[in-house]
Amino acid sequence: MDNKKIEKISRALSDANRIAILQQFKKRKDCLYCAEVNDLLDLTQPSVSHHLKQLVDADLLLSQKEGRNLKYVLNQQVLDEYIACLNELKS
Amino acid sequence: MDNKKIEKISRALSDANRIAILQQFKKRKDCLYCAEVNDLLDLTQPSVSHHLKQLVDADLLLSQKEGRNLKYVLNQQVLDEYIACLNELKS
DNA sequence: TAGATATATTTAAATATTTGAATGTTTCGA
DNA sequence: TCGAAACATTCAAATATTTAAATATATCTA
Repeated sequence: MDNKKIEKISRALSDANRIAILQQFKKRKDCLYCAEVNDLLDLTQPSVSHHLKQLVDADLLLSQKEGRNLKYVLNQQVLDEYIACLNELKS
Repeated sequence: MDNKKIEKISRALSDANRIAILQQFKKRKDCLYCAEVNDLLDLTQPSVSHHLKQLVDADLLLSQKEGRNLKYVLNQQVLDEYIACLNELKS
């Protein structure tokens, strides 16, 4: 994982709404639907869409279309790679 | 570690210059002097000062004054706590 | 003590991010 | 097929971040 990627993932994680989204996976279940995220956050639908896009663009979330709905799952592999890079910082 | 703190640390990590600073600790030694960071980055002194402040404010770096100089060390404990929070995201 | 060195702060400009209104696209169901 | 539902995109406004010039502060040294 190069520095550009570390930067992008860090930026995706640097917002309270996006952190809240990621934490829902642990609380609820292994996947989240777009509509559930809209209910979770106190934001309009376009804003939520924007935040989800940041997480998907950083590869922290994987999305899968199910008819009109959109299902998200946490990309544990990318999260692990990011964590590994942070561990590398330690001497 | 609360979400505000996770947000702040993530934001501190979301910049190429600041990532480069943190990586120098691994490359060189256990501490870095402010002047060395100024040499490392292709930025003016006030800009470097700003980036170092972001890292210190996020508690990722600890600073210690030595006369006119300023010595920085990596705060491994905070880094570990942050990593632990990221691991918690995994279900 | 005066001047130099190391770092911080203030200020302003450029750029990026966040947000929501309006609107677009896709898909479902009647 | 038509209207509704789910989600995305565009656009503009508000806010935040990054950067450097100018300047300030603290400390060392001659």
